Amino acid sequence: MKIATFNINGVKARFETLPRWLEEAKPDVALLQEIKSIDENFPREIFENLGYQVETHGQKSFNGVAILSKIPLEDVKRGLPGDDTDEQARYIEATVMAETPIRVCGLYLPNGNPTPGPKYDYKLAWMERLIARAETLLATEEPFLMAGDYNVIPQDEDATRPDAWHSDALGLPQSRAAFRRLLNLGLTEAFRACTSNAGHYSFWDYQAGSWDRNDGIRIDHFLLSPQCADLLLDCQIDKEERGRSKPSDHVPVWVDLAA
DNA sequence: ATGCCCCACTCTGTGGGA
Repeated sequence: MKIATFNINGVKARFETLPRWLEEAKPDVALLQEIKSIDENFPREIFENLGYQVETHGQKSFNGVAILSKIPLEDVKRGLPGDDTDEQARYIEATVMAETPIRVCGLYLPNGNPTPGPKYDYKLAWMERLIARAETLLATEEPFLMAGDYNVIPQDEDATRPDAWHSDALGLPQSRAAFRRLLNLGLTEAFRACTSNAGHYSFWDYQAGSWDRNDGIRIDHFLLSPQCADLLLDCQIDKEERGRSKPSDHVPVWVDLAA
């Protein structure tokens, strides 16, 4: 089973790019971030016609996450627990009813800039809530994964210019420490379980010719529970998507699971 | 160099992204 994550930077702007990628990459499940659409305006028919069940958690203009699945989804939950006042649509969960059912959590972790400030405080608090959610799911001992745009550069080898990010919300020691605490619960970072060398990125800024200069960062991640990591066959980044027409600034990342 | 480019929703400029 192939499960992908893709920050699409606006579903309306990706009217051609997204269906074309789905037809080529053929993921069984796609976790989408930054749909930038309310649920009512999400073009669900396009994806239903490609054989996907569509579950969205959107809001006006910003953020918004969705799950597309060719395998039936059950028990869809919208929003990250832990703060009833949080109105930003950044989290969605569902169980993929494969032969081995997998709980999938799609997330769009806050950027956190500028730092320090309230936006960075919100990021760190959001990460605490994600850690708490992971602890709850780990207690079930069922296979699950948390995937999406983490807005965290885990280590220096995950950036072309690591020094440029050391005082940025994506690369600050505190951001990296919170990401490590999530891993240290017992989660496996799928890409690093499959690939050890530097120079692999999932985001290139639209500005300053970042793609042409290969000035990238790796911020889109798959974290697998122990029972899910046992099923891991492969994890890859679809880098070439960044060079095609009307690209998002992120590219898809996917895992292949024996499920 | 708080800008470069792209997106959404328009008070066709502004706020947000990373």
